[in-house]
Amino acid sequence: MIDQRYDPKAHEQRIYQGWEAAGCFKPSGDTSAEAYSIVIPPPNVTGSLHMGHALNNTLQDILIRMARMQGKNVRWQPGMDHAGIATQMVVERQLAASGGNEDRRSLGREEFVKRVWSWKEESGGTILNQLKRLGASCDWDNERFTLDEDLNRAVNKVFVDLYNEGLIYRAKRLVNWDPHFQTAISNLEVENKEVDGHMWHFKYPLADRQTYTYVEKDEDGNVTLEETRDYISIATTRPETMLGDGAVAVHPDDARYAPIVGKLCEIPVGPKQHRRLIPIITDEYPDPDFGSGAVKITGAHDFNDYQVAKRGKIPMYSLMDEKGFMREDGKSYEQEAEIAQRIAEGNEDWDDAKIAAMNLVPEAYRGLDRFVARTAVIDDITAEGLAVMIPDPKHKDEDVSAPMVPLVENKKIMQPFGDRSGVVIEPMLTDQWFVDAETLAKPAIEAVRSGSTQFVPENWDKTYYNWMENIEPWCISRQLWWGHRIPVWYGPAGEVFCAPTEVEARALAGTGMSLTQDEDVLDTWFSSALWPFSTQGWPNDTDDVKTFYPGAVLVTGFDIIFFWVARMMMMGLKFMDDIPFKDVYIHAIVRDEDGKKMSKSEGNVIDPVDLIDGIEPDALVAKRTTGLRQPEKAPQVEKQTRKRYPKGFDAYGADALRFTLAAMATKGRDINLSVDRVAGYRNFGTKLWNATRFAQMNEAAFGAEIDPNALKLAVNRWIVGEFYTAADEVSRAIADYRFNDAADAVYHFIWDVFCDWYLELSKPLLQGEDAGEIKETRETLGWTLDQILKLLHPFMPFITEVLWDQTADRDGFVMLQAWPGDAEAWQDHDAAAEMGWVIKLISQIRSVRSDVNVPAGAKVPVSVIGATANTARCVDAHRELIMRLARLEKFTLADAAPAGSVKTIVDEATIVLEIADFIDAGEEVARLDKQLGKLGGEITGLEKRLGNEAFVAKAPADVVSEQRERLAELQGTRDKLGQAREQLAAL
RNA sequence: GGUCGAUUAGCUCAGCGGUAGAGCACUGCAUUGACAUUGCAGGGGUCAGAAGUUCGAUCCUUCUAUCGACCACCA
Repeated sequence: MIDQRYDPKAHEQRIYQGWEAAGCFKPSGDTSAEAYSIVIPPPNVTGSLHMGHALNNTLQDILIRMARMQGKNVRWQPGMDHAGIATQMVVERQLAASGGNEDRRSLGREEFVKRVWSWKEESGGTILNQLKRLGASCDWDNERFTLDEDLNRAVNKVFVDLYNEGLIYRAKRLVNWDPHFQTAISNLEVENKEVDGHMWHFKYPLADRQTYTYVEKDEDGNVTLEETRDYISIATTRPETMLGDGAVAVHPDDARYAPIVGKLCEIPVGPKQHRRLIPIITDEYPDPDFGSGAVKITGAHDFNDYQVAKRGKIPMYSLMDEKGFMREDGKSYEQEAEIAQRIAEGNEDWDDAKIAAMNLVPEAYRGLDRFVARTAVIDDITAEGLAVMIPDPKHKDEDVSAPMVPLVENKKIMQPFGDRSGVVIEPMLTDQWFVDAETLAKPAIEAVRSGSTQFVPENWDKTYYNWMENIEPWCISRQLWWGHRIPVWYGPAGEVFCAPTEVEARALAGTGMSLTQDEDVLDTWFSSALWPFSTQGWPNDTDDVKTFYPGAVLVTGFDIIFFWVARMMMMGLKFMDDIPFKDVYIHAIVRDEDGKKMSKSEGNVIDPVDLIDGIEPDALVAKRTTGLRQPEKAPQVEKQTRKRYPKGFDAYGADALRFTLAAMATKGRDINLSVDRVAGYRNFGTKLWNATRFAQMNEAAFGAEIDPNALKLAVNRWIVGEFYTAADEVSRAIADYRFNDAADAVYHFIWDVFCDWYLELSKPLLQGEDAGEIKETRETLGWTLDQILKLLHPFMPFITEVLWDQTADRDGFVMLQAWPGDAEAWQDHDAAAEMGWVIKLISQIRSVRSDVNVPAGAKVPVSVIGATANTARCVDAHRELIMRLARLEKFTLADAAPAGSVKTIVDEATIVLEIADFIDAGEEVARLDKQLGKLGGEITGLEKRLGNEAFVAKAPADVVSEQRERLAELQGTRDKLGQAREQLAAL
């Protein structure tokens, strides 16, 4: 006999180890079977399991476990991502925290990378153990790490091949630069956030104090402002970049500035005698209606300006070093400014290299942080009187005595931040490696258009197209140390040799040339993009590659469609000449119960492991109040946490968590995780556990084979049919990635059908006298529970395995049993109709009893009037059962009702409850009236519809006949109830 | 600005051209019978608003309102 209660803690880890030891997670190797593979989205080696992982991996495990039970040759490919920036950050922080004065640079590259590796060996991969706690049935024997040697070979081959095809190239471009990590990052790693910013307005004086008439007109062409000016007004949110201006641009149609286009103006910063003059040019980019309509062009520090500068051949001057400080190198400002001025005047030729080397930062600002420099520039310009002034807005409009103050607009501006570092990104002109993504994207777009790869839900394809069709070159080089080193070597004169290994690079270079390898590493996502085939042994032509590529499905969140999905599509099609997966299932993001994103810094995280193992309230509070972004909010977080989870979390177990996530995995974008639901599904596990105990107590024949056609009892034939209906629904739902429907179907079958009805209906049989009936029912009961354990297994692998193990002497794990949902559906419609009637009857009698408050212990006589032959047979066949479940004193057929009884209608028959003692005639009439009212409404609606000629003529015939039948049935019920009411009212 | 999505029971959410569903919460009854981590019964919804298509709209179309996500972005 199994224990009185199921304790997940006592079983889960033991069961998992049992599976692993028995090699259950390995592919079957059955080459005649269909292959089914999924690659795990490799979690960061630094990571720990959060609710998003729990959802993601639960869904994959459900798919994998079902496929495995279906006899497919299954591989769930596990592994981890080296996560370049994230991991380097962790180890750098450790160095900083260790108190010594060691840092990355003082250690040197080799030693630092060694430290990262040893950290990885020690504490990396926590998350994989957490995945095991969740029950993930990954093929651990084939675990991979994106920095593994063989994966590195794949990376190098891909790089070299793309380089040789011209699809990877090195170029000086404006890139997003992270001054904290001192590396370039791709535009996907930049987060644009709205922040409070300021816009300053400055006057750029015209060269030689020239003047012009500045005229503003309104929409009707009336002059609203006309004045003589010797300057052009410029607005900027980043005054420190003025030092690198190469021009001022106005729109070609902007009449205000037409008189001065082509003239020079002066940047009002720096030592007066050496200020630079820059040309006023025209370009389509400036919007005449925004600000002054004139834009300063700083090609080296702004992406829009970069485009204008390229179009207009405007020099681009880099102002900052890699840390985001104003440059200190190079010649004096005076010397550079002079050259720059000759260039601006067209008196000197220039080339990119010379321009890039020039330092146009005046000595006073050199070495300043860019934000400090900003303040200095503003102060200096304002002090000189070159800020645009307005009357102090604090004074009233007409107040002529109002002092003049500099115009500073406070406004929301979008600012780019590094998604890892959180610092403001600086566009910088640097040499980087790029992938020609546009070329690679074309087949990847086509693969989705043609349906070779399908997004589920399909509307995600729009997001995919949207990005892919406007894709920009992918910057893949990173100035980091942790990652795949770029397989490029340089000769002394800058000769480039791209080869998979240094040996091969030397062979290309010829003897005697000294080579140095490119210092940079590749974007982490470059190696992730190869994951579906690099993990299977590519570039070797292995059996695994042939068997497990392409995968069946990729399961992931929408947040990495661009980062990862799109890039796997591009690389897979390029190098494998085939899509990497047939379906892309995009699941929702898990949020807290209020729909807020779970975030450690907000203190609303629910750790999946805490739901599995349970956590005390104090520990939960402690966890949530550490690492808050605003530590002063700790009391508030504590209050909320204690209010919402006064008892912390029970140890619900992995099964309950998994089932919850599956049941909530609908097609929407968000899942608001509710702990109450986890508790509810834990109860579901308990319910199954107790049902199994009941079966054991009644000597259910677990492991029995049954032939449904040989079953004699309607109850047993009925439950077998119900099982197949449920199994079919579960199979179809999972195949369609409708995890919630699948979970609902199995839940409903087990609880509402099997436990609530079958177990109750089978009790009299199991505890009866007839040996044949007992045997058949014990077999059916055991068989059905066996099937239930299999059907539920992908959702709740642990409890089903425990029950499988403890109920019979089995010759294998439930996880390797044949999936029951593929069996040919067996149905007995007569038995279904018969039991359907019995269930309806019992429910109805119970309902009446409850409505009129018949004491639970009271047994009442009930008779059936107007039964058809079929119903009469049911009455006879199930009399004992019905009397027991509905608590009846007697249950007979009759011709007429005794006076003072209560009636209810089941199909064509009137059911008469002789409970006059318990009822008040007036109340009963009211009760019937209420029912009659409801019926009347429905009948009127149906009559109206059926009376509508257009409906009868145009609606499908089956709909019409269905509604006719329904109307007839309702009318019959109404008539019978009406009679009952009249009889009662007459008393 | 572009794209996608949401608005259904007190709460969290399914559903979807033809009788509105689940879980939790709520109400009444049941306590040593597999299970109170339970059972039985029940209350509760003009399916955001408006117009249209249709024999018929919660569902399709358009518009409006509110909320959200992603992408881009005006110096």
